[in-house]
Amino acid sequence: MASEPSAIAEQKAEAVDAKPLRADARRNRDRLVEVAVSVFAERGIDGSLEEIARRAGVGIGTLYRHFPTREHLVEVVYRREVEALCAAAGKLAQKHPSDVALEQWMQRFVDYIATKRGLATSLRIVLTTNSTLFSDTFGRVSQALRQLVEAAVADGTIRGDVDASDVLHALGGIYSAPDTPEWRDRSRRLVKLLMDGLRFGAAKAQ
Amino acid sequence: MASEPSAIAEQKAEAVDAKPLRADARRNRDRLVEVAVSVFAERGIDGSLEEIARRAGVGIGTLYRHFPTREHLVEVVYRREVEALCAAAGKLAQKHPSDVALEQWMQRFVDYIATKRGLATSLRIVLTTNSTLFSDTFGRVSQALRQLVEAAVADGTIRGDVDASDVLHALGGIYSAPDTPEWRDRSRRLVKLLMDGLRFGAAKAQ
DNA sequence: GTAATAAACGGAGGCGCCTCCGTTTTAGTG
DNA sequence: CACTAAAACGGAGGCGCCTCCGTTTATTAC
Repeated sequence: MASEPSAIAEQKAEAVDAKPLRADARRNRDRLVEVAVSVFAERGIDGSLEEIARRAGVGIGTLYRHFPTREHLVEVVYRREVEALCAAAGKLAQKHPSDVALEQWMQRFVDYIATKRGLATSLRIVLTTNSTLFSDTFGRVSQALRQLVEAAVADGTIRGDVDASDVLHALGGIYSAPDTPEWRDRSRRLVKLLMDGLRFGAAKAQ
Repeated sequence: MASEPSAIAEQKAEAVDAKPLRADARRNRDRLVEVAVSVFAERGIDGSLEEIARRAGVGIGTLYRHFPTREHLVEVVYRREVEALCAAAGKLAQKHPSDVALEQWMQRFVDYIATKRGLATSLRIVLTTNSTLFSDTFGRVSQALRQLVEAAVADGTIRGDVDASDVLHALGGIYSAPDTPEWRDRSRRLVKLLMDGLRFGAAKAQ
């Protein structure tokens, strides 16, 4: 246990129930996910898998060995993004006053949803087919939000008569709103408006 | 009304808002739909469009001209089947006592749903994307059922304290039940059970 | 180091999707 | 009929999907 090489620390989230990959396999797999993130971002969820393999510098066979179906790959990419979004909550909380952290996180939430619009149809299929994925996501996002809301309530920067689910409910409108050109601006304004409401209550109480 | 060639009677439902097709075009289109019914039945909703064109004896280009996307073709086939299902209600009502007609129609409904199982995922996409299709279908099926139920209630072969939506609700379980091997038998028994319940009430009242 | 073996690689090949456009057929018109 | 314009046809071609299997590479044992 003494002199373990530091690489070990990096991947532990995935270490569940899977035997360790050979070095080249792990490298390629990571590479593929990395590239898939960009390709899906650029071309949408229907982006070509062959392009992903090409850009990652591996054969198409390798891609398919790691991710037997498109959905597998999509799921991994998706989970990764949700992960990043949730991890951002902790970091924002450290660097900013709690109300600002909440606001910035919600703005980031908007950005995140933005990348998902348009893909909605295909993504919905994946989410309906794989309901574990859906509930996992929902749970993680809720938890990140709860953390921020509770901190802000605790130190009085936002009003105390709301909880995380109220805020999540309010954000629901962002997700379900139609996909117009103004969507993004409208959503950013909605977040500000929501924050004003949350802060107002706090000011009043003080 | 006198000496019309009988072919005329067949296609009128589609005559809305579309200019008449050239003879060859109409022939090919009909052919394609015909073949698509079998191919979708045999291979599922993901059956090859090229096979459909091939079997219909037309080029793939012709198929795409008539049905720009797979969904278009699926929709036409689907509507046609719903149509047939609903039309069966009238015919059964003429040939059988009203309670028997109802029962037989419900069994046919089971058969119909059976062909849709497994395709569920792809079909659900089409139905979600095209909500008009969904509500049209729902409306037509409900109406067919209502016709049968009301007739049976009217002549006392089933109890009078239920209406079509109660029965439809009961049939809902058939649609949403998981896709096990026993599904079909279970569903047929469910229909019988339901009919017993409906008849029992009538007997009691008499 | 070398050998052996299991793991991983990668791309050819077969199939389906869909578009594009040169060729054929139909429906009018004189 | 003959002619013409519009409509319809059809399939080649380019691309993506996915599988299969001969080749390469990492790891383990000596």
